[in-house]
Amino acid sequence: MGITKTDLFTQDQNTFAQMGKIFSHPARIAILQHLLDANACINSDLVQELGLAQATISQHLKELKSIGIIKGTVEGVSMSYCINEEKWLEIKSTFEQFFDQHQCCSGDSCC
Amino acid sequence: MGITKTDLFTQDQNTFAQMGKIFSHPARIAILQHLLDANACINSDLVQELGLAQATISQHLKELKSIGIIKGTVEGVSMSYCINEEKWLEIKSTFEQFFDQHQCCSGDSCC
DNA sequence: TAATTACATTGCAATATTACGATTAATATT
DNA sequence: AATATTAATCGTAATATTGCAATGTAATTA
Repeated sequence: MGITKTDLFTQDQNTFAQMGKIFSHPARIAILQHLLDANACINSDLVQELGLAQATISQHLKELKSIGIIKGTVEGVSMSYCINEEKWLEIKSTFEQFFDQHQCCSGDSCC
Repeated sequence: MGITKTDLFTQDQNTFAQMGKIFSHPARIAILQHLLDANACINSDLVQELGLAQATISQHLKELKSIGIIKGTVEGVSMSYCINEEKWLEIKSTFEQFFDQHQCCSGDSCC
């Protein structure tokens, strides 16, 4: 149905899925990498960088902001974007915890 | 359009997005966690565990298999699923590298 | 062989996502 | 004030995803 039955899953699972969505589209990854490369707040020239329309970029930025992984501040007539340190670390930590759930089974593969 | 303009992005970005998609739905997360908890190959009682229909689970399993994060082997009349160690570590490593791109800017937040 | 069990596949319906042109709102410049 | 610039939002189209009932398939058992 294209709808997710969130009620079937735990709060943690749904929250993690929200975070996962960040990384499920190359445009959002490209945006984040651009912000990382600059290692500063960028006055949004993202439309030039990626080949997408302004409206499309704006939409991806909105999603990233709504999850909190980036922040945007008004800079006169333009916008300034950067990584939200706190949230970044929270998301990083969530993924780390997930990946660490797997104990390497020391070679005894069962299938 | 619901279509991703993959040609605008690098191979790495598209690959990473594919991996991100794994974690963008709570059902897939729940499936992976179930396999992790068992720490073994599980004879798919996933349909009982999650409240989703058999066909739906099967579809999620197919996606996870196609990316390679899980393996499935025929076990008589039933199936045995488990984590694909190698791919798991590859994905883990890819995410780690991504997260480590961010140097903590020691408090001088710019926005 | 017939019935059963365990999944995979198919075919559909509903919702979500991606993308963009056009418009709007808000500030800056002249 | 009039105009330009920047980016958010709206409306729309196209494609993707999620979900399930029904069906198909292959191995198991009676």
